Amino acid sequence: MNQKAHRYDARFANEIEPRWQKVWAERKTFEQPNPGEPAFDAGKERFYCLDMFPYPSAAGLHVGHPEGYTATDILCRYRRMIGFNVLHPMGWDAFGLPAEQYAIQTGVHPAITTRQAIDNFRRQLQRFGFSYDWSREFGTIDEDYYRWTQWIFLQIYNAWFDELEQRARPIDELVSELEQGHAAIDADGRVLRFDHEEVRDLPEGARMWDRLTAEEQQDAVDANRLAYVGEQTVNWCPKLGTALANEEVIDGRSERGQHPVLRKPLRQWLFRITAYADRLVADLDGLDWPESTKTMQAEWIGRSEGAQIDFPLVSPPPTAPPALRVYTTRPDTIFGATYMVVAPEHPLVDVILERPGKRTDVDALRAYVTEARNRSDIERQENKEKTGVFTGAFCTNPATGATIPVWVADYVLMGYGHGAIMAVPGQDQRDWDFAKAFELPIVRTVQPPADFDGEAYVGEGPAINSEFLDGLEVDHAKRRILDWLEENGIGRRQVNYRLRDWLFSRQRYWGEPFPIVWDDNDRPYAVDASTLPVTLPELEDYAPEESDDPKPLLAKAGDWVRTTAGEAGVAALDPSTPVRRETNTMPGWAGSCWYYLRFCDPRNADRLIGEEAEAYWMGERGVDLYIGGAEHAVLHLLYARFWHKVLFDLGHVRSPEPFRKLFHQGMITSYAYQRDDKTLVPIDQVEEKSEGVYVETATGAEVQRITAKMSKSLKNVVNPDDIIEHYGADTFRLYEMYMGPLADGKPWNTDDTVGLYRFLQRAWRMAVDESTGEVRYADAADGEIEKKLHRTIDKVARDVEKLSFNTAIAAMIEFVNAAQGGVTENQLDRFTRVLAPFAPHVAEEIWSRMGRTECVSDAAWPAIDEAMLKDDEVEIAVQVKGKVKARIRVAADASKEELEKAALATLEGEPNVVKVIVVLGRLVNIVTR
RNA sequence: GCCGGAGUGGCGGAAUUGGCAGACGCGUCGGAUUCAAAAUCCGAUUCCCGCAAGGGAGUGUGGGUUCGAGUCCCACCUCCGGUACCA
Repeated sequence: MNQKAHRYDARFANEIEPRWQKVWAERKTFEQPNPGEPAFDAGKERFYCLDMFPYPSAAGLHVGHPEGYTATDILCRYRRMIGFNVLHPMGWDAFGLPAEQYAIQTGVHPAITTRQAIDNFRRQLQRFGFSYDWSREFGTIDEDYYRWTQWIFLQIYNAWFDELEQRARPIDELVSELEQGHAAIDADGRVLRFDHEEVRDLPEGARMWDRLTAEEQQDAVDANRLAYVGEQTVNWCPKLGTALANEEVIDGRSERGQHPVLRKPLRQWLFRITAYADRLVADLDGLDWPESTKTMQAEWIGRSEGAQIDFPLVSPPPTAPPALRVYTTRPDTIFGATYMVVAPEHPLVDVILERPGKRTDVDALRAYVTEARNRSDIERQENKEKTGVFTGAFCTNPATGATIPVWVADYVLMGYGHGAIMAVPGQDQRDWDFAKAFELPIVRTVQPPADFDGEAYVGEGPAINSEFLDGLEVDHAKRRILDWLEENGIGRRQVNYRLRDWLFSRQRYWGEPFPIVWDDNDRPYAVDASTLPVTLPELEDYAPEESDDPKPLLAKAGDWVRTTAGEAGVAALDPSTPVRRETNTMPGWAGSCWYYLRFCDPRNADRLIGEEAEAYWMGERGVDLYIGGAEHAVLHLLYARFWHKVLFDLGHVRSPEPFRKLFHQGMITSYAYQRDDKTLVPIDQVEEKSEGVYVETATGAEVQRITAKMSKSLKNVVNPDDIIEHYGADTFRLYEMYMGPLADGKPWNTDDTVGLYRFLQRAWRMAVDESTGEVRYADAADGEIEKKLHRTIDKVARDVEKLSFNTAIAAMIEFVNAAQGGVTENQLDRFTRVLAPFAPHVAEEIWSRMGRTECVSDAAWPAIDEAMLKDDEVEIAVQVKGKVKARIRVAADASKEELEKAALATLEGEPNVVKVIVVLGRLVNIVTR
């Protein structure tokens, strides 16, 4: 008995793992000093490796979290061993809707539930033995942190975008540009920058600074800030009680909670992200990001080149502009524009309703636009039948001179272009469908190929029915008509984007308050940066009212809202001036837009990031490696790039992009069971009747095994705590990395974890005598084992750099399988270092039993001897017409002639050899007739 | 519909990028150990025919390039992710 008292098992793993975690914490093994601090080693290269920080929920970690975190942990531990300064931080993305909703459900304040969730997440993450520098930990809800989130908001608020220089500049510089006459304010209130000091033709409605009243000057400045208040049709979610950004609405439903979303005009805080559209697209080029993500961002921004064209209105009412302005990417088809369409929200509609034309059916028009404006996005998507009403108005087609009708239809969206189109049914399928439904004329202006039997033709071809364009190919025709439009003052070239300005205010409680107050004239004032943070007030009742009208929850905090300029810290006003605080809060994205900067210098009380820390850790290229899920491809990753670019323009960071290299780990799915009608059966209601045959326990009906996202309803969620209890964290880490390529989606299969557990048992047994617990060494090194060890070290190092952890682990398994007879002390020393990044706890335990006093986590990566990677003799294949017929052993450096001779010698009889192909060190292929 | 990505044993996946398909792990089968079981260890395991030696087929389907194709080209099928009246 007691013969195998020192085996590696779950109990043992659960004993040593917390013990080593404590040692690392006590020795501050993974605390990375900053430049300027005494312990900092300036001679080492930096490696800033960032995980997407988690949103701590009450449910705790799921198995998807540790996937990316284990990957970065292995890479960081490896990079430390080869001599990098490694910045590998962790924190909490803790403001946002889900925490507030959970708090409403439980009746406990979100500050309390969020802190509990953070504590639980920290406990779970630490149990994995991740090498985070926990001294840099923070949460976005910490006052020390969101103070700077508010500070950055003020930076954006106090900036404008100079179109001429294509960059953000401080707002003071706008005022001086205007004062010096280098800019004017156009009819829409936007800045008009001049590329010459001399002002030539001021466009209609534009005015110079000195022609504006003081109030108009103030309005003009406010209207040009990068953060501004605007009236916009927004996505309003009654269930969540807040407006949402475009990016947060998926198929007409809220990204969080899948509640229906309506369109509603609201006054909201917006970020002028559209000003950066060009740079956000162009700078994707230099990034080492997955192509799919770059494509998604580029498509989301949706740059298109076309023209804006004015179609004069026929006898317009005096309150209407003289022409209807449209955007088109196909100006070459203008001769085929047989009617116009405006969106239901288009201002012309209201003008017409006030002063209807002779042909206007006022009741029908009013009924249509009222219904269309109230229709939810979901309803819009469900019914794509073309509907619309004739407005009674007419335009002149400036190319043909023809009078054409103006319709209103909901297939034209107010939010894109000018909310109006010229309809060319011959070359646009949507216009074709509409023209067919309402019997409008169709004129083709591009000649389709002879065999074309479709409806609208969108391909290449010569122009027809287009006067001076006839015969020109599409590209040429476009250039020609654009020149004509510009010469005649009818239209001009225009670049358009699908991207809209970012709606930044939420009517929720659990978020950063805006550092803004309003005076009695409803004019906004910034809170002085020195008085930040504007802290979130306590609120007794933060439950939302389900409502069609936005009521920011903070409005309930009356004493907090009503204050004075002096108390609020607004230096621009007399201290006694009564003001109201902004009651909207920032969206959950705010905190994650810049957390990677704060990790570089998390305790800096004077700046959001110290200059020295910023220069070293971020430098000119930004974060070296960022790993996280692909679900953030256009949300967080676009917003963070935008904030970063503003900070870059204003001189706070020196890298134009925040994340040089990005990698998405694949989703871990789980098995699920499906009935013949495709409905899913919870996993605990299914049993395996025979091999590969699964039946529903209750009915005995056969079900199919499929893979699906883990979800509570399918009862196929795997809890990491259970796996650790059963096998230990080292086994868990190895299993997740061994499942398959990091980037791929992979099904979780708990049965497979035992393979990695056995690997650790064998590795342990290779090193330790299981009856005594002492390390054991072979007396002399076996030549083959030594060779294999060199190859293993080499392979693991290469694979880790490629993030190919599954093959790295396979190589270690092969080594341990081959070395069950035992290894020398020196060999064990090297193997333990190789194992350490993957299974750090068991590696430390072996290391310490070898008598080492330092941590293996602090050891250097073992060196290899290149000569040991080569074989003296290799086996090569002999093929006849591509089929392997024999294998021969030859010297590794055998010449082409030697190989050919040896290969031909294996052939029997008298083959008719036509040709022999020799691939050195690999194979010989003999071609016979 | 459009844009990405992927289809390899019973399962998860390897394959130095055009050079011996199936590394490694799970499972299964056989054996050892055990009073027995668990655990562990050893061996076998792509499929088909065959007692065997051996033979044949084989990387979603069909075609092509090549001495040679999982890998390259063309057409198609299926699955996953994204997106959708963006003029």
